[in-house]
Amino acid sequence: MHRYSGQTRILVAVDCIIFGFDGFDIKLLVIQRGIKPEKNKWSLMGGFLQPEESPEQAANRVLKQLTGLEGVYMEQLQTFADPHRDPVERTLSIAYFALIDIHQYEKQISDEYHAEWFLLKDKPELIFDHDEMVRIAQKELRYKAALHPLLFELLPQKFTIPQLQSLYEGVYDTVFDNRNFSRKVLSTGLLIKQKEKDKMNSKKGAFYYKLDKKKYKANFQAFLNFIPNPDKFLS
Amino acid sequence: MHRYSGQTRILVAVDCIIFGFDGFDIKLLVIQRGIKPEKNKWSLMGGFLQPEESPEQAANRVLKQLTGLEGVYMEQLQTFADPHRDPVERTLSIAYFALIDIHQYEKQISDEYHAEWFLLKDKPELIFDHDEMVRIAQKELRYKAALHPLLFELLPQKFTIPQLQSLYEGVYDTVFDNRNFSRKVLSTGLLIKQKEKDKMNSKKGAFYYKLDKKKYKANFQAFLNFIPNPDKFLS
DNA sequence: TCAAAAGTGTTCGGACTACACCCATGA
DNA sequence: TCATGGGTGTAGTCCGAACACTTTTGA
Repeated sequence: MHRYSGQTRILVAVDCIIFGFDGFDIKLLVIQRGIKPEKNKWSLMGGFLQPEESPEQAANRVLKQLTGLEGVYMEQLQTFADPHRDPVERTLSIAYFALIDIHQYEKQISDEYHAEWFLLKDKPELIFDHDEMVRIAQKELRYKAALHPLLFELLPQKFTIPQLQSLYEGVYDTVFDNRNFSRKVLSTGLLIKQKEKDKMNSKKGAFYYKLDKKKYKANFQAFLNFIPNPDKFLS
Repeated sequence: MHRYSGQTRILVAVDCIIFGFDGFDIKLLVIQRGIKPEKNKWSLMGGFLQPEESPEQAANRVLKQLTGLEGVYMEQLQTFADPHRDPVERTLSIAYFALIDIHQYEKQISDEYHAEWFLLKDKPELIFDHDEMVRIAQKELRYKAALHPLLFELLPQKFTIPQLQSLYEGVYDTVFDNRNFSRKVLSTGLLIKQKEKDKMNSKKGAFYYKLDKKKYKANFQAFLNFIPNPDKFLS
């Protein structure tokens, strides 16, 4: 086999920043690390890149191991490759961030990894540079969700507009005017109104909506404006 | 030395997508590859990641080797890691894109790498997945420049508003209304008017401007709106 | 004097914000 | 009947797009 000579090869991993939404707050899924070093400390779910595997495949494999879910929204965030980020041996990590409907996950409990959801704001300290990964992922989430209809990935099939608003308010840690919010969302034409109402959260009840998948895909790249004054939240 | 056992290590490279602007068109700097395979074919400038080097350092080293320039705008684009992207041996590439003032470069001619600027629209075919890298970098450039005052990195210290407009028109391959464009740019407050005019390109002459570096840094993350109807160009 | 590019003024329409107000319903 | 959250209506403001028009100057 031909090889490039005289060069150092490096261990490569993927790590997943997994966000979920429980109807009230944004949460992060982390595990208790099973291997040394830092055994039993909190960590992102990850794994080593295998010889015949693309990093996307690796990230999906890792996500499926932990949650049982496939076909989840996921994108490459950034590669972290500081020479000393892992004390055992130089390891490069390609970080991915994933958005999942937390209720889907709950059906698939696998306790093998001692996984736990934490409120994003009081997550434990993570090993290595995983805290930085989460920080950058959160920033990217805010950035992208301000422009693209990304956050629907975190909701169940049927959801109400007040739920959607809570989600946005969680991501941006603020409150929006509910009257303007619902109009703005509906004006995108991405939502299909259902006949039933959710009566859990109010007496009047709020109509359920479903996402119009076709329009969603077609318009995903379009610039929307879900949040007022994006400058305020993204700088 | 401790190591993670039973895992494969992979060769890691960085590749730089280097954009420049000559006053009329957007250009890409590529080299004629000096090593096998694909010797003498066109390629992005790149290099292997060294043992004690971060990928940012590697990208800056590679850029300096080729252009002699330091302190250039550069950001991590994406990591390409398909198992078969390099036929010799599995090689992961962390791609960076850089924006340089092409006239700065011309002062620093180093012919060691057989480098050449090509118009972006008629660049030669590149080796491996470098064409895809360029395509993604171009998309990212369009995306980011629509929101942030990025393209100033491509201009010399003193420039005119019509020059700036040509640059934007090159990036988006379109034409803008010059009257609205200049007002929009000036309204950002990022430009400082100079006393001299550029008389090369018109009889009346256009005033030179300099970038207000402080405001530029402070406002970089702010959402601006340099181009009308961004939807049209970014989907 | 005329052509050509730079730049200013003006108008129009649409989008966004703020907020008054109405609706539906369980307790 | 009243408190609570869901949702519609509307007025004011701002901003971007379009485009008529003025300015400057070399040929």
